[in-house]
Amino acid sequence: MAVVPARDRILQTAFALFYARGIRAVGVDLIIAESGVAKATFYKHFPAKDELVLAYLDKVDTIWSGQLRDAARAAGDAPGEQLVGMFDALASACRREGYRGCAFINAAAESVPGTAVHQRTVAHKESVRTWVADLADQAGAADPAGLARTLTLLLDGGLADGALSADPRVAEDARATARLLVAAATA
Amino acid sequence: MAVVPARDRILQTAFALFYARGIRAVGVDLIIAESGVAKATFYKHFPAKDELVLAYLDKVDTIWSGQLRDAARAAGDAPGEQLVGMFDALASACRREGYRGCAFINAAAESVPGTAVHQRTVAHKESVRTWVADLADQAGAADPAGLARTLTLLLDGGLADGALSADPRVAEDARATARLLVAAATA
DNA sequence: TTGATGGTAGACAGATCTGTCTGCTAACGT
DNA sequence: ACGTTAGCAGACAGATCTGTCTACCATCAA
Repeated sequence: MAVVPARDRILQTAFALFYARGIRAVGVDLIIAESGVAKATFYKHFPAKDELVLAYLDKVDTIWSGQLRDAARAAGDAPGEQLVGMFDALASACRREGYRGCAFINAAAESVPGTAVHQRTVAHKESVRTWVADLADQAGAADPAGLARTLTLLLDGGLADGALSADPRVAEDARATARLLVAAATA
Repeated sequence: MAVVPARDRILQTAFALFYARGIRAVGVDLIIAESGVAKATFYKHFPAKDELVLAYLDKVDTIWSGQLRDAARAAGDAPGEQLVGMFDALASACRREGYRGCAFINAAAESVPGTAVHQRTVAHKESVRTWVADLADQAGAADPAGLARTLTLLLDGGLADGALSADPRVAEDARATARLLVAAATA
């Protein structure tokens, strides 16, 4: 057995390639070659490409949700501050070399509504929004769900625009607007 | 010659299929079959698929920019009102049957940075932002470029989230936030 | 020792995709 | 009358993509 199990190597390779080039643009043959795995091994772990895509999205969800929570926590204990602080994760993401937008929005762009991949995207966005709504509630917002909708709207806009513009002020704008909204909603 | 020229039929068919299913997911054979055109005719007008994709993006740009301007104008003569009014185009778009997000963001998700398709997306977003900045300037904003960045951020967030959530309040939230921002920036 | 487990290597089938090429037809302008 | 232009129909080549299958190898536990 290799130092790192075949399944992990496949998923790691797929993670990098899917994000960098898009899901449909990357064939399983390439993933197999890059991860140095046999074809039979690949299909043993992922009976169909779609299952690998789903595993990829799960991995992204774990990572991104973690970064969001870390950034929020780093802003202090006050829920209102955390709502603003999570936008630091956006700024970090956009600064990253090879940043190419939100993996979920990208995946949704490549899939038809109703498919498992598309549904996974919707579920991810909803889970983030639920977490934000919880924070908004703790912050004493008059309409936590509404504030959460608006803040995630801002977050997704930053995620999308960050890929289309090299301007780092985009993330700053999103953060500043978030601060304004949080202040207005918890006044 | 048919009632509607072959080139128009091809472009019209591509427009519907590319938007509904994604660019890579639609093969030229399908477009040829659906538009009832001969293969040679297709390649005469569009020597490569990428050129059709570019023509598709140009068509989307014309339509969407027009809707944005129409919505802005419908809000009255005051530039500040127009900045808020353009978000009505977002609400209309999200309500439309078969809405699947921003064609440009989707196209960018399927293309690698640096390619012609990706550059066209960046150019579109920039042209919209420039138009918004002009309006912001007329509205007497202290920082027109900054306000334009934030408003387009909001617009793109609404475009992206509208495809991932059936909630019509998303567009309303974007509009309300825009009103808040415009008021704050032109105070 | 033997059998289960997890892996490698790579041929193969069948579908699909882009792009080329040949031939035929009909309308239009000069 | 005739050449040009626009179009239709469809075979074909060559690449690529997903997924299956056979054969072989190494490790480890019972």
